[in-house]
Amino acid sequence: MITEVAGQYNAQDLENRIRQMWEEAQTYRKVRENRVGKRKFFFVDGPPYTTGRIHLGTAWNKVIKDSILRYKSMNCFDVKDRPGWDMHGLPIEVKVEESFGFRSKRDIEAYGVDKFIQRCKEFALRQKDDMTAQFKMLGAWMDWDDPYMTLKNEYIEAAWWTLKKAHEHNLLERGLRVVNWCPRCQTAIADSEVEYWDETDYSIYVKFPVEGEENTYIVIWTTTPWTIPANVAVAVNPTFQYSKVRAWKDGTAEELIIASDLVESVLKEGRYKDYELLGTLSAKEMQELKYTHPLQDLVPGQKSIKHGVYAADFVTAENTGCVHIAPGHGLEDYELGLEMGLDIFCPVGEDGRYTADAGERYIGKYVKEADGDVILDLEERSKLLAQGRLTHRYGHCWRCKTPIIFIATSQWFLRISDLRDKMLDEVSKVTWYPEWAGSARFSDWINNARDWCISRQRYWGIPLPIWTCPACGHIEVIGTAAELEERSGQKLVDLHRPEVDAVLLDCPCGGKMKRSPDVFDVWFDSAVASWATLHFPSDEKQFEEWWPADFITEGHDQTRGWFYSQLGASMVSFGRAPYKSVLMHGFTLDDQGRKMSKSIGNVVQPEEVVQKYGADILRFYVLGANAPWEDLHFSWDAVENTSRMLNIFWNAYRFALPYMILDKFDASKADLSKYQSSLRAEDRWILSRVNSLIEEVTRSMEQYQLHRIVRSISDFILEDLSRWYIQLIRPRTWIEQEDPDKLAAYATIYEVLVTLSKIMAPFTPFLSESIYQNLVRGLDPNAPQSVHMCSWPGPKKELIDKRLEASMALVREISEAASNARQKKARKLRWPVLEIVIAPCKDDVDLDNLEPVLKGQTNSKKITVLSPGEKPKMKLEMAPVHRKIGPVHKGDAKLVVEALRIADASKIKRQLDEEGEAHLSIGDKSYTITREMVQFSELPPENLSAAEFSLGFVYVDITLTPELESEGYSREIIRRIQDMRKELDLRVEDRISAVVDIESKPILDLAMRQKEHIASEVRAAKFELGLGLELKGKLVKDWEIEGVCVRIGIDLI
RNA sequence: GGGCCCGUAGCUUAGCCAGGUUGAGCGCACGGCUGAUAACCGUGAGGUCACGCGUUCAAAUCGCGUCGGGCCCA
Repeated sequence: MITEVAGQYNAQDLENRIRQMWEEAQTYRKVRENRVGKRKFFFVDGPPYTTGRIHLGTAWNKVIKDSILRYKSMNCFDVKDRPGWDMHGLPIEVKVEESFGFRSKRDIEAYGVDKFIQRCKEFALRQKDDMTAQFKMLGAWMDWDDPYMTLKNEYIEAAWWTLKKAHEHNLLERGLRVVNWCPRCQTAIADSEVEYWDETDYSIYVKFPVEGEENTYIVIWTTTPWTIPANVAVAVNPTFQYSKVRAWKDGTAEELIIASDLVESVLKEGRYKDYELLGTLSAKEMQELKYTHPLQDLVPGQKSIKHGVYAADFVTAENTGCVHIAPGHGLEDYELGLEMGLDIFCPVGEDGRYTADAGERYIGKYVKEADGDVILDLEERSKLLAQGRLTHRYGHCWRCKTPIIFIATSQWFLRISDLRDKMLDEVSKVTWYPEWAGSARFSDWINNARDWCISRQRYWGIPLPIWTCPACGHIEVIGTAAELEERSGQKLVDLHRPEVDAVLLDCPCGGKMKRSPDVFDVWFDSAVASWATLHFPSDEKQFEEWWPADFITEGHDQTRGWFYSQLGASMVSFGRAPYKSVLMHGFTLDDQGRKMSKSIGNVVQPEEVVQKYGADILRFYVLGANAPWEDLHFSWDAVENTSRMLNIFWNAYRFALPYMILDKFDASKADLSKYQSSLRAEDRWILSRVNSLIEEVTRSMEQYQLHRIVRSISDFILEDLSRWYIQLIRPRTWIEQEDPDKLAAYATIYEVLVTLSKIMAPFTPFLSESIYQNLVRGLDPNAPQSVHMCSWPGPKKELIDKRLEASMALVREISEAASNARQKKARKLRWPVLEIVIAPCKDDVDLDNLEPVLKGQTNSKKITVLSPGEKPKMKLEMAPVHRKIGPVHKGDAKLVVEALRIADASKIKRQLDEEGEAHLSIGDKSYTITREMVQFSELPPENLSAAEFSLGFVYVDITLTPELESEGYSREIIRRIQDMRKELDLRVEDRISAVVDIESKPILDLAMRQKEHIASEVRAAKFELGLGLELKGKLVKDWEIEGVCVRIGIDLI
């Protein structure tokens, strides 16, 4: 049984009901089981970090995933859809630290690492549960009962196994490197964890005294005075020329060495009054210089260092052209240092404070606060040439926002820079949506790939499974828990710190190997997701069956993140990309394109949208707002629009239900094949359109052009279904007998709605399910239990008729033009017109059996299609051209003009055409009229109103006849009675009695001709029409129709 | 400094890959429709398709450059 539905589309109620139904019937599980053994579609979920709240971007991300998975499932794929959770790492440590008011690692150690880990774990698990509920609310169907979690032993093993592989392939390396260092978190952080924003720093010019030359200095520039104590060299560009100048300031002179092109600007910075050029030095000559450190007396570590000048390509023609090199504090500095064999001097500890190597003056000072001291000390020693402030982009720890520093520390690296070419090759084999995400953006990132620092000096993470022997330096990487148990004889319940720290292994040399105390960079966790999610390495069978992933999709920030980390990890362990296709999507921004942030107060919670509008509306909105790979500018207005659109769909769905129920529409009547001979052209048209729609949606879906899908579906619903087809079939639904014409319309709209419920199922799963349950399951209890178990509908090609679609498009255009023309002459659509004339300019108008439709929609008695170029009979207008008449007829010009005004234009034209001139007689005089004295124009006659359409013009003949007027008045009366029925809240099938009193006799006579028609249209069993009638009934109203008072009384019988 | 993306009506955008009359929605004004009705439709006003140069019979679309915005990198 089909049942009637609520008046308004109430998404919340509907979604709650459907959610409950799915829950009770275990629908999700059944849908997936339904496809077991079919073609495999391995999707890997990029694990969201367990922050506790999903934001709009996360919601969008999961909606995209869910829509695609539902689509694949309908297309008979056995879908792997394990969701994931990224649960380790600094963000959670920072949150837990905050909750206890901890300020440093020392606080954590004092509290107890075991308890701290426990808190982190509890925190992550709680957040995961909260977020799961939010994802479910969006209708995201994934395996929520069995997600992969990075904190599970099994997952940790996947990371261990991968590192062991890297070690076996000789890609794991320990080394002193300059890394991004967060002094607060006291750990190395990855390039991808550095957040840049503007910061104002010192900008100083320092003079380094040249050895063996009196009062001579190399001038360098830096924004980090605190790195001066660690200076070991100066770099110059091998292609630059340098100058030695004598410069005067405050009555004294000194000799300065600066890149030639920059002398003027540097001296200006230093406020020198004057200077003279002493000579130039080539880069080669520069490299022969030695200098002494400007703070040599303060920094004892500097005593043993030889300071020289070296060539480096990275030196640019900015500032002084001489670059201060501190290999302990800069990436390029370090690399230069390595190349040139310089000391890697780093007098700064992990806490960001100077060590004893920096000397008494600086020891214990936090480097970012020591800038002032360094400047002061330089000034005291007359080594400061100038100082100022500079605003520039500076890196910060992405979690605690502390400015990062560069320090040289000992870390573990994956040597993936060696794999660069292979990675590029793999990237080109992956299918990217859009194409440039891979070929341009990602490839560019990989081209700049450096070795991956995977070690972090923290607690809450996957422990590095690297054991080293303090005695002989032997290294062993453990791949699984079982292997660890075998090697150590200890079985660990939990593989996290601190338990694992206590495990010692025997070294072949007889010593005891200890675990390297670091944990993994959290990016490494998710990097192994594609095999960890398959329970690899413990379950190799699943890996064989599923890996690599068919599809992943994430935001464009993941270019440097998960797309990359997965590729890196997969390259070291399997030598290939772990995914076959990638859809890169955008960011969610506010309606002005700004990032959503708490400080601006423009954050929109997905829950807020769901509560106001419903999950389907949020889903349909985010999918359709723009192309997936572009940033989404969230707009409440646009959500409102989406809501309105789906409400129209709801109304369209609801429209036919009462009639169908009334007519006991059942499975036997739903069979379209029975009505082949009764289908009208418009039925065949909408069936063609809906099948074309299937084609469009399928084609867009195969390219993940999600926005086009939403557009196609919306257009179909609004334009084809609601604004057109339903309008066309309304009269047929009012027929009261078992009429094949009516049943054909029912069967057609049924077919259309059921098809829509299927093709919308991936995108608006709740609404689709609800319609499907009513229309399909309501008639056939043996139909698949859920719309999501149905197969994706293939287009029925035999129903697609492009000619018919084109003709209907034309009919719509002509109807619009006709109503435009009516409006020009103020003739309402309710009033029929005699004729509509279609006059195409060039192309034939092919109405393809749609003339009745056009007649009905334009409310006209006759349709005439002219052949191209042909015009309806036009009225010729003629205007006198004064400046041509005047010179010829002089004093009589006025008379001539007047005569032309009343003359017969067509007669004049004929004379002109035939004889080249015309003659006008006024009184007894004759005047000659030449062609240039008049201007002709063709106008439609008074009774025709014209409007343009794409192929030409449409003319509406608005001549009134008594027949037309009679129909017009009757329709006016019908509409008002219908309005009153509505007011009394009557049901469609209710019968009424009606009395209509019309105060004007002529109009009454006109209406009288249609008495029977009016009575039947308004279902009046008793109907009186007259003048001076007594009005009775439950509802009596006075109306005014075309200036005439009409009083109507109706009552339910 | 480099890479990628974006720039179309007051706002949000479609069209761009595949060159051939820039199309919608919101808002505004006027009109219409009415058994889907707290809905809907039509018409109007509003576009140097960021700018410049080039390719072409033809450029919003392709190429080069400039400017502005975003993301990422250095």
